[in-house]
Amino acid sequence: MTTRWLSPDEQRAWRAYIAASLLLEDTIDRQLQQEAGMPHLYYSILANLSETPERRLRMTELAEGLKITRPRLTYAVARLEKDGLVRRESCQWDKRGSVAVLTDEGVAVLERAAPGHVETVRAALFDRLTPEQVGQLEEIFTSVTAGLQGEGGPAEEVPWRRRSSPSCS
Amino acid sequence: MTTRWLSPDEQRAWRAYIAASLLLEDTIDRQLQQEAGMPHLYYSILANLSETPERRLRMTELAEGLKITRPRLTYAVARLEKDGLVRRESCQWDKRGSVAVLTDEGVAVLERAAPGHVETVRAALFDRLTPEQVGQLEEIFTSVTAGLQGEGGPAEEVPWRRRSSPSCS
DNA sequence: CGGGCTTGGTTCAAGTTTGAAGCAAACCTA
DNA sequence: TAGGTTTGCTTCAAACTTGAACCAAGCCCG
Repeated sequence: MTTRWLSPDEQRAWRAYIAASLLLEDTIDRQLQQEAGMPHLYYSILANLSETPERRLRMTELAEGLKITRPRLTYAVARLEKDGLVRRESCQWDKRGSVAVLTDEGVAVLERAAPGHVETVRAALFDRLTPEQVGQLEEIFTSVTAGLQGEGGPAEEVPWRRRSSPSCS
Repeated sequence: MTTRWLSPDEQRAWRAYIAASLLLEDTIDRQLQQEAGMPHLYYSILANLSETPERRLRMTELAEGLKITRPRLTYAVARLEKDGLVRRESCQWDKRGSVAVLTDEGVAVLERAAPGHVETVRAALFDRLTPEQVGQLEEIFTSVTAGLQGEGGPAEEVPWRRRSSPSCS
């Protein structure tokens, strides 16, 4: 079958997206590197942890939530642990497992970094969009995410989350 | 001044965007790595070169077009040169300058890789979007790009391009 | 129980990216 | 036209990412 090339409209959209996403990640990484000494991904790890009730998450669950590979997460958490922002505990119920826990210092760093980060995201993105465009953005990328991993299989259960006992330490 | 946090709508849009862009780049990188032995950026370098009349571009111009830093480009071109897909020539009119030239083999590799790449982009993105969404995508990200670099200053002139003489070799 | 398979996570080597220097050619400007 | 600044690009070390092993703990099934 002959290739279905991109239409001119699609070309333009694709190029606009590629260019902007590179610039955007660059901008955000640089800002966070400056003000928090870590790249965007590492900030996101802290942020994700901070949103759970116990500020802890299984490594795999964290990796899935962030859409990154496990080796990448292992490396990142090792660094954050060295900096004292995250602690690693092994999971009681599954001795293979390990759990990343946000430390108090991690919370502090996150809270210090958050305003600047949000400001950057606003300045680079949301301040330039109409409310309709915000909706469009969400729709488009939600659909893309669904396509790219929805096919891979739905979310599965995560052992420790179903306990409400104090910890997996 | 107190931080203007993201609204729930903005939160959702932002997260959708982050997740999807990670998955998308991952998908595309993996596909190109498999079928062409190079990541997306390297493919884009070849593609950019192939679109110029002489299949050549000054390093700086290439870096600006791709929205990447110069060291990054230097490294990437070095690799492509080692693989024989790109050749480096020094610019006659500006002895500091160097010019990346797409080789015939580079063209061949690019043409072999293009169909699979386009198919991946389609499957991951455009096949999931309505025509209106394609337009929205372009508008949103064109505006973001403008915001992130338009402020930095407009495009400047590039010496060799203004010549129509056969080469800068 | 006792093998095999799967799962959760880490480790390792190779490749890539980053930011700060470094270097040489061009461009002032007096 | 000499001296200082800018520009174009590369180099370097440190940080990060990738994919392929690897290892141990759970799981399955007889």
